[in-house]
Amino acid sequence: MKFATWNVNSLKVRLPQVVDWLTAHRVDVLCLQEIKLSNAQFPSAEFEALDYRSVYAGQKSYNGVAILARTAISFDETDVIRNIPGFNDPQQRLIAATLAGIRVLCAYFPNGQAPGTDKFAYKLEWIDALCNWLTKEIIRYPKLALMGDYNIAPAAVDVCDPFRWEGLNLFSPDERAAFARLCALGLVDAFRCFAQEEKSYTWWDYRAGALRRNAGLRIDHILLSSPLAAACVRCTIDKTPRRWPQPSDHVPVIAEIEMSGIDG
DNA sequence: ATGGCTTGCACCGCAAGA
Repeated sequence: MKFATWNVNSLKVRLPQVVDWLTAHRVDVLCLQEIKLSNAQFPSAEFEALDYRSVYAGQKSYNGVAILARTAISFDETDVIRNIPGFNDPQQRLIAATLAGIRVLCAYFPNGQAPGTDKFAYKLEWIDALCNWLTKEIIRYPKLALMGDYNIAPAAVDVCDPFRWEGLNLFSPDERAAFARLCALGLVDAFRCFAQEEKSYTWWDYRAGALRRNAGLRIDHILLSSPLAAACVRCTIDKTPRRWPQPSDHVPVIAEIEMSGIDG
């Protein structure tokens, strides 16, 4: 089964691209972030026409997350969770659902703006709350995937110019430590389970020809619990949608899991 | 070079993203 994540930076603008991409790739599960629309505006019918069901936590203008899954996949609508339980937050940044027996968490981590700002403090608090909740969630659901836009580059190898970026938002010690705390729960960065091209990134700034210069960062991730990591056979970044007209600044990350290889 | 682009909203420029 193929699990993918993509920050689309407005599902209204990017819907044709998401439809084209799904039609071409037919992934089993697709997590979307920054859908930037209310629940009433969610284009469920367009995805149903492609045989995908949707669960979503929408918000007018900002944030918003969704999970699309092929209708053939088993799904229990009673255990869908929106937002981090116990963390009071009007911003819609997390949705969780169980698909084919796998707990899929679709997350849009706060941007953080800059270390020292209120937004940065909120980013760290949000991750802290996520960590605390995940401690229990991973026991309840040992087969768990945390996928989304983390707004964190975990290591120097994930940054186009680590000397310039060191200490800045997205690549600061506090954020790297927060990422490490998530990994310490027993989650594995699927992308780094395999040999990858150097300078592999998932986001390029719209400005200053960042894509042309490959001046990007790897900030979108798929973290897998041990049983899933052991059954993961591939993890790739699909850079092609970044070259399409009117692209999102992020591109999809895809992990392929051999379901017959999962134990536990 | 602290800009540069893109989005949404609400106006006729602004905030926010990363």
